[in-house]
Amino acid sequence: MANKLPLSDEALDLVARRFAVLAEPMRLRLIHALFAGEKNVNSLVEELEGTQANVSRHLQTLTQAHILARRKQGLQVFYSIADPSILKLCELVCGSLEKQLTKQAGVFR
Amino acid sequence: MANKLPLSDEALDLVARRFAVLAEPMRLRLIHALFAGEKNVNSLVEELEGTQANVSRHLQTLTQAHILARRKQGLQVFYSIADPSILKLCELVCGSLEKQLTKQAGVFR
DNA sequence: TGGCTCCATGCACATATACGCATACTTGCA
DNA sequence: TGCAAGTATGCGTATATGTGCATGGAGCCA
Repeated sequence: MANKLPLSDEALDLVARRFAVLAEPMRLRLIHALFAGEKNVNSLVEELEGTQANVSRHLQTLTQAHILARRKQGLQVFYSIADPSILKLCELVCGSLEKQLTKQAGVFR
Repeated sequence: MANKLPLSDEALDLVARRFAVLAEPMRLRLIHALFAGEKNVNSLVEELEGTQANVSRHLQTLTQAHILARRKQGLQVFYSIADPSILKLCELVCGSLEKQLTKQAGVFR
């Protein structure tokens, strides 16, 4: 584990890129849908109610970032979570946001 | 902790926004610099070799996201890390990236 | 081989935002 | 009160990227 900073500027650039990949709601929805297990493109298009082109593009972005894995089977292409740390990442952010909003809500008590 | 998904689309939008805040190298450099402790704007401008305007803007963005805290003292304004989970987040991403790159490097062995 | 299904991609457009420059604001001090 | 230091912000520009439309490829089957 790359604990105990400091980090070089180049390392921070890479980290920023990874965060950028996760900074799109549509991509988070895809990741979220895939937490339930491997799915093909059309399933995701229907489940998320997006256009086929857009879903395909985002899947490509996530795969290039090594967040998703791609498996071709006949006509269909199945995607799945390749980087399990994504789950912890989302949980961390959700926890932080929830705590923050709860604290803000407390102002009105 | 907001464990065990599923998450609503609105929640995912908020998560995406948080990731977007972290998706800029300059902001990560500011966060990184502040891991060492509270600093004022001019210190950060010199340390990161940025323009005062740009640094100030990014500090504002990070503060509005409740990632940094702002303390005014006389003429100077001191910023510090307000959300400790940021450290774990960065460690998670760094670890994931390192593992991923190491694995790719292994292809050439 | 022709046609169908599923997925990927080239192109154009709209939107978001990081940055530099100049300037306004705030606070302490002479 | 006037000035200087430290910080914030309005504005214009350049760049990046998400999206839809249309089309291109890949693989299965008759």
